[in-house]
Amino acid sequence: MDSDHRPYHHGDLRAALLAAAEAELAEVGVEGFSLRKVARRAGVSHAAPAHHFGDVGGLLTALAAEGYRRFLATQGRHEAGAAPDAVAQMVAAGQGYVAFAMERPALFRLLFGSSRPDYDAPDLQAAAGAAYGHLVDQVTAAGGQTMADVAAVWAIAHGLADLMAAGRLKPLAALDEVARAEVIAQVIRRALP
Amino acid sequence: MDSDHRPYHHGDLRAALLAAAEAELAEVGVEGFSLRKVARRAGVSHAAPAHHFGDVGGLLTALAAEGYRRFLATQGRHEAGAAPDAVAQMVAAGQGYVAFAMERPALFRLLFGSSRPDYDAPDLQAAAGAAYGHLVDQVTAAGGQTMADVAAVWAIAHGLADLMAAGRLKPLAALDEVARAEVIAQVIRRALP
DNA sequence: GGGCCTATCTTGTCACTGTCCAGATCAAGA
DNA sequence: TCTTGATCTGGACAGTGACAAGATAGGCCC
Repeated sequence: MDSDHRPYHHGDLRAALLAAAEAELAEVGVEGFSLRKVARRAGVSHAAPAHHFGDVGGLLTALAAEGYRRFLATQGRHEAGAAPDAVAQMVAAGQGYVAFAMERPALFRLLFGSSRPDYDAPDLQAAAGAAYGHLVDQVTAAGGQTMADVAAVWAIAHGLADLMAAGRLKPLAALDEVARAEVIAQVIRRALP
Repeated sequence: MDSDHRPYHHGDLRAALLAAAEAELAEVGVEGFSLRKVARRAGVSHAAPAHHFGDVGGLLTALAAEGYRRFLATQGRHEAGAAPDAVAQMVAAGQGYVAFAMERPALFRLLFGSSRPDYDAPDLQAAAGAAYGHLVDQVTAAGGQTMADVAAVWAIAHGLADLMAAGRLKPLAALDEVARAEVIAQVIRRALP
């Protein structure tokens, strides 16, 4: 048996494909995403992904579900480092929202700006729903009552995040991390009257 | 000469292709966009667009530049129907921002959520720059002074627009037009402290 | 008017992509 | 051991974007 023998069966190809897909997505974005390139990156034949994900949409759907879980985890990390009062927690979540978009712009666009994932898939629906539910909880805890309150907070956080991911808002991106966090906090606090 | 004679030369193929591209974009979105389908829709061979636009990116770049001009025109229409004071003008522009995204979600995504147009192209750069300049002018006229003020107004308008174009914010979409306009106005006014 | 010149458009081709299919390989239980 | 089912490969097909070569026609100079 030669040493560079690659076994016919991979072992955990599903996870390997997801990792390869995420790396590929970060490099070329949703619009340049290619199933065959992901397969090549994972060292596997072009038809291998089909058995685990069905088609491209299935792979992107699984990637998006994982992305929403990480999105929520990023918010959680920011909340853990903030003061315990409800407003500070909401502001921290918003900062996490924006930070996620800046760290992983391509993944952010898959989550919020692409129609390729299938949002009827239960896994993705649950993950996205959890993210939305967390937002509503925090706004209400911080004193928000009306639909306009939820919309305002979400719109500010999402608007900042999307503009940053798109590379607009250059002046804000040019600030160092703490100054930027302060501006973001200041802006988010305006969302509630 | 038979009556269904289609001349070899089109006359104004460039405009016809742009119109076909816009219709195609509205139907299938940026991610399903195909140059050959656009050519078929315009009744022309698959390689005809190349001479006018170079490649797909060129066509989408021209479409985006035209889109930014319309984006600004939509804002202008809303401003014309509003009170003349600076805050009302700014609010009206924000309402136009959101209205544009709701009326033409696919075009909106081409403008703000796609990397396929070439933003180094002078035409597109000028059109997008005009839109950004108009925003800054209005915020400063309405009393905004800091970068945070510009960011806040832009983020709120853009966040609302992007979430509406994505079909999120269902409760806001469910309102009738005047109620929705009032909520949007109320939210935008929060952007300035 | 006649003849070229250039822009415009078509046809044919190539590499690449997503999807489907038949077959090869392997793990595990009867 | 044999068989069953899951996993993976290789080949095929239609569709796509880009390129090249040729057909067509409008315009300009003589």
